[in-house]
Amino acid sequence: MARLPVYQRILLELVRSGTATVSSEQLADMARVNASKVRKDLSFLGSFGTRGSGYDTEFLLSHIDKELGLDADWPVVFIGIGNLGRALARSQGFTSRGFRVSGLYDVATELVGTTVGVHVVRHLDDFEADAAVDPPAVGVIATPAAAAQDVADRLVGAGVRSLLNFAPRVLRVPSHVLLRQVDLSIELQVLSFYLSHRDHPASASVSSPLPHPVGLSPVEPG
Amino acid sequence: MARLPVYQRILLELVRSGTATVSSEQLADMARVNASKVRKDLSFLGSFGTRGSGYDTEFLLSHIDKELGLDADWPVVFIGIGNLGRALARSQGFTSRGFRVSGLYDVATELVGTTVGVHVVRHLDDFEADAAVDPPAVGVIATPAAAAQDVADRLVGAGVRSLLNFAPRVLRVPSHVLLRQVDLSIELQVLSFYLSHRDHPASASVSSPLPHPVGLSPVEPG
DNA sequence: GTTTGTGAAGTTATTCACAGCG
DNA sequence: CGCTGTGAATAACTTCACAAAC
Repeated sequence: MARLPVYQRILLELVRSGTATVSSEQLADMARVNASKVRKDLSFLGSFGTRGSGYDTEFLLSHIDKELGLDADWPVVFIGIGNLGRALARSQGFTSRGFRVSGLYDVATELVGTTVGVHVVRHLDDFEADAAVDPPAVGVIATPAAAAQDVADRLVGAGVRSLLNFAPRVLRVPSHVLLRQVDLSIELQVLSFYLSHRDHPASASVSSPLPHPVGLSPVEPG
Repeated sequence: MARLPVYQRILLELVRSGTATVSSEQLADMARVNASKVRKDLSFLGSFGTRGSGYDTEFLLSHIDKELGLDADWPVVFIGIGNLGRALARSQGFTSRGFRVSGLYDVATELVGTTVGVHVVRHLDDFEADAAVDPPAVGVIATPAAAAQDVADRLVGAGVRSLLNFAPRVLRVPSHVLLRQVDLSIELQVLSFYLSHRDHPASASVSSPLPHPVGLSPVEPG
């Protein structure tokens, strides 16, 4: 269920702001979807609502967290501590709720030894030894494209079974390894599609009612 | 059509590697989808394939580019030149194929005047004057969450009609403004979902065949 | 009265399967 | 022959609408 993370974020904000209950309609507004959809989605997890008053935010959040596996504690290593890697490793979304930074690695000698948040950047050559002591579950690759496949091979070799690849290159991994390729510029291309069908000189007369391109609605992380 | 950017990326790589034609099955493999889906998707754009041999990569790419609006030249401003903003502004995906960096802005005096790629970071206070000269079409917000709404208001006030928000806060904008909220940690949560249904101690016996979580398959930008 | 949970209806997307073109 | 393009069949998803629960 691809909308679960969205509900999770919204509920997290509601819990933090002290809201005790929320109706499907309120949740739907915040997630920018239909209220029935929210109810169908949530009924998939079980009957957690109270008719007449809505859902208990804290109770519902804990169940979504469990469903998403955010009640676990997966060690995550970050490879490639450039601008993007640093941004990811420091972001609350990547360092809380189910995940724990277990190591930051790079090959640039001027980066090795520096600190990012509370963590010290180590040389990639130390990775295998570190992994033997504290085996990482997830590897986040934010290296240049040319290095990504080698890094992926080393991660897989060290037993990492899940990869998140931000480098703009398609990776080959064994079938038992979970891989998600992430391309930040896809968002811009989607925007471009709507832009061109709305503002483009060549299509100024397009009258088809395009749906409003509303993406995920993240809420404030801690 | 949400898969168009994926095909675009794959075709871009194929064209660069000198591949002249590609069959729907090859494309499907690379995009990790079904071959009929590729054909249906592409037939939506018109009849660009040649029966018996496949699609001309260059010809097809140019048509997808046109459909996505990547043949236009939208000026993009980046607000918030921290780690993420810098990573985005430097990435090929954000600075080519339909987009042009028209300005980088921040409020940190130690950042103002520094260069990112070929561009100089300017103070946010200069934005309105700059925008009057070269009106930006798209604004990319990569500020801290607390600043995001103010920045969005200023961008909209200056006539920007499309926003891409990477700050973890839901923005309110007038209905004529296109807004996409992007949350980088959603990818990790999706991974977490699969992780927990595969590796989690509590569900080690789950036998339902989860689909392999393969995301977008970006290819090397120039 | 309010709001959930859910069958039924409606809609959209995916896959099949094959005629028709190169 | 190989491969596209596409109607028909299938499946997935979304919305409606309302009975049951609080």
